[in-house]
Amino acid sequence: MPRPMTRIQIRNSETILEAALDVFSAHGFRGATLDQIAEVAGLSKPNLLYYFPSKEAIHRTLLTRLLSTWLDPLRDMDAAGDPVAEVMGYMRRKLELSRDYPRESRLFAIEILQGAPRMREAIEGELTALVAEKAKVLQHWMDEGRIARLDPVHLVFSIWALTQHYADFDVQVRAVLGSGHDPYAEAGAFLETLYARLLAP
Amino acid sequence: MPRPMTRIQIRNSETILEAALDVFSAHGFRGATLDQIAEVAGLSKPNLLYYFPSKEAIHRTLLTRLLSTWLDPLRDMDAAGDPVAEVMGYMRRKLELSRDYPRESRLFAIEILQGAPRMREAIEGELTALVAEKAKVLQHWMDEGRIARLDPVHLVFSIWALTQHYADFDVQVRAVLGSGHDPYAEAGAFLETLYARLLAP
DNA sequence: GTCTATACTCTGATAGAC
DNA sequence: GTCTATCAGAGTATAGAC
Repeated sequence: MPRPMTRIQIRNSETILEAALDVFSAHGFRGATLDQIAEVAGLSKPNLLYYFPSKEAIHRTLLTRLLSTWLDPLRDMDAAGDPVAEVMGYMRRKLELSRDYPRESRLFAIEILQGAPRMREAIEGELTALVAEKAKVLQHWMDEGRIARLDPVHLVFSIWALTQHYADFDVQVRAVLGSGHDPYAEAGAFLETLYARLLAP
Repeated sequence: MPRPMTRIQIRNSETILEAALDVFSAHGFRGATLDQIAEVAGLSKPNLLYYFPSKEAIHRTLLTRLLSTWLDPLRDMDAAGDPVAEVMGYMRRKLELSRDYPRESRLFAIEILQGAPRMREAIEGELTALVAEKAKVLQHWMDEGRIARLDPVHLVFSIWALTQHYADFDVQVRAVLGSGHDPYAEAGAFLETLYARLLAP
């Protein structure tokens, strides 16, 4: 990654990252080509490599930015808040992320599916630590009898799985639902019911 | 796909498909190379192309085989059986598929994630039709008051999401759980509880 | 800073000997 | 049926003009 100084440099870097997100999330790292990214960005291929030293550097920059956005809603789950409302709120924010940032969700999914070759440290470090911290909070709520007793880590997994499914498997979801449906609205209602029943002490 | 005749032809075709499953599920279609597949299969690259006309043909053969295996458990959900037991049984068999065939799960996931370029017809035809059929069965059970009233299609989505997560995001699941865990055993217990609470009328 | 032209590597597929 | 050798095309990255 370069050190963007001027306005133009910042703007071009952002344009490249935006285009790269489009292409990487649709075709994976190997499936994406610099030609495609350059075309979407409206820049020449060598110009891309003026702003970033390599294809890999562009990809790595996207993943790094992504992770913090991805973990923010979990970070916001407040030990001092109402337990059911906090878990519900987390689920809701995570579903909104899937709805509003489906490309980011798919980029992340492809990376993990392929064994996280460019994210292992972040997964094993930052993400694992945050889940461990929040699992303690959940366990505490369960011990107080304020939410149902469940495996707290798998409870977090369930929220990830159920919300990300709508972004990652979007093609399948829309095919099965047919036209005239709003997948995310329906998912929201379904998941509210699911977690209301699951979490009740 | 060729028409295997002799024993050797059949055996070699199977060896190639087995190796291809390994490589495609780990790196995606574009990320996989014939060199890698040939090495895993213990055959030469031209020999691969003697048995299959192209890289794409190998991939397509894998996807075609996969889909029917993948849909079998849902097909087995019996309208005449006990509703809760049938849904639970479907969830359980789907989780077993994730545990026993994680490579197939990832192959399928990568394909859908990238917009199902080689599976669209199957998704829009066979899969959509089967879900529609089974959604009617679920709706009927709900109308009879034998399971809780929920959106039947999203109920199916939830089973897919929650079970496939353990195969597709295996790296992340194991990193977060740490060593000394059996992800599928824990998932089984968690999902039994989840669906018991969710389905109770 | 941005472009044209190009070097170099990888990869899918084919030719042809055995 | 299987191998060695090789072609043709795509793709990342660089050189060098402007």
